[in-house]
Amino acid sequence: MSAKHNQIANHLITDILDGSYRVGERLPSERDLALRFQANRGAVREAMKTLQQIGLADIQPGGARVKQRNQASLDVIGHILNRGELPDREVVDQILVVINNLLALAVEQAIRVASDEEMEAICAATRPFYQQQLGQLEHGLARINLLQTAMQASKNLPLQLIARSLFEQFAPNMEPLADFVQTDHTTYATYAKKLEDALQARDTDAVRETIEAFAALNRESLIKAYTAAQNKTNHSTAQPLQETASS
Amino acid sequence: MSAKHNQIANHLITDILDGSYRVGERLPSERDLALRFQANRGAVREAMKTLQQIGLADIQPGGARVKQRNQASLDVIGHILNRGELPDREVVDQILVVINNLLALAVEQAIRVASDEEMEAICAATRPFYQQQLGQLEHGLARINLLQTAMQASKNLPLQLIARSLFEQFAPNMEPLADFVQTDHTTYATYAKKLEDALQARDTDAVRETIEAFAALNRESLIKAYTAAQNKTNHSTAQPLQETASS
DNA sequence: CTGACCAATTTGGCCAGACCAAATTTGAGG
DNA sequence: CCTCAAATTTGGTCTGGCCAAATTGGTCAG
Repeated sequence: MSAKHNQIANHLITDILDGSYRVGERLPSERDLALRFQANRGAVREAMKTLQQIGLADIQPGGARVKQRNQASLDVIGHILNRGELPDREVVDQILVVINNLLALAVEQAIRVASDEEMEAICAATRPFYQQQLGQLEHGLARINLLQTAMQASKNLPLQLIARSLFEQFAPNMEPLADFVQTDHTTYATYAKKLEDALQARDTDAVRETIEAFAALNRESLIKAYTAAQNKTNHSTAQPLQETASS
Repeated sequence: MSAKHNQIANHLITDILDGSYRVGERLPSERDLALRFQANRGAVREAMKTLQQIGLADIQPGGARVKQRNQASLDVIGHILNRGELPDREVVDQILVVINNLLALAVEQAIRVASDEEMEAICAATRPFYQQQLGQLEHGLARINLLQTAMQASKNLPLQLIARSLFEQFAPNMEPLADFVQTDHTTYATYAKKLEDALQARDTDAVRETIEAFAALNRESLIKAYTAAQNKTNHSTAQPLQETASS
């Protein structure tokens, strides 16, 4: 489906992430890779460029070397999440922490610099949570909308870019968990109302508090989703531990 | 100096950032660009790939189109800062806001998950500020060290990646301002001590407060540096207004 | 005149083979 | 064992070409 250089790049990325090439080690030469993937050197070359810009490889005349994961670009996150049937629980948790913090910062900045109309837009984005009866899907969309509105109102370009990059790598990889997420809409509604009040009062501390409450809520539902999903996959793929015998 | 495809990429990037190509517009074809830059299509191709991964262009069979700046990758920041004699004041300010927030989050997370040794490492990173008489350069290095130590102790991979990417694009572009920065070491020392106390008490709120104090301090010295630098450049390069007739 | 449809052209994706300069490896000489 | 130069490897670039997808422009029916 995808372009050939992307296939090659993805293959190499997963290889590196899986540890097939140790850090500091030299990657095979472009010519060797071209042979292995039955591709032209140009295609391999583009794949290597992808690796370089993701920050997984340092590529110089003489050879390309594998870099440490924690000195890569933010764009590795998507690939890290992409491995395995389910995304890495720990990394997902860490991402949620960061996103929530970024949201808090965005709102904080919005309170400082946004116009009344823009603040009203954020408030409007909180209302669906307690004014309407949202389905699971709409609830998710409403959360995304709140995030984006806040980011836009913050007028902080780096913040917008970070949030966007992070989210775009995060969201698609959460698909496998989507069916198992059970959000507590009632509690969510309560917090949403609190958030709107805090926003209208332009009370930074209250906002931060409320958003942290959201974070706790999200984290909780995430944990539940993980255990549910793991039970499911254990049933179907016969994973090591098989405690639950009920169908 | 740099590789040819990098030259081409940089040229195109600045063109796009300067608005030579409007958003949504089609970029010249690879063949045309190869002709214009007197380069091979392969080199242009790699440059285009850079644009794509920076998020400035959406490239498909049929043509490459310019994307909006705020839906680019975090990696544009460096290029945005790179234009002009001095980096854009507003963006720099925004970056400082974000970095400070990330630092606060890192420390907060460290308090939650880091071992005693790692917490001690952060504390140790605060001590040079009030135990030693630091020069301008050492002071900067100490700040970097504090940031990195906190990031490492947070054990939050996405956070580390963001901070790293942001900082690596930020730092080199602040060179033109370096000579004009006059940090208030005394006040810095006071806050550093406060920070260490808060760290040792594992008091999240106090930590956040102190780091915000740091932020205010940094912001202040930045504003001063800008006015100083702007005066300097006005003198030397004969900008539009030529009030000073001396020397 | 409008809109749908179809062919010609443009454009990106990929390929083959080649040369150069820098880095690495190798080997000879101290 | 160390040093340093030659040989090899490797990335960077080039020429020229073919293919498939997207765009474009013209045509024709309504």
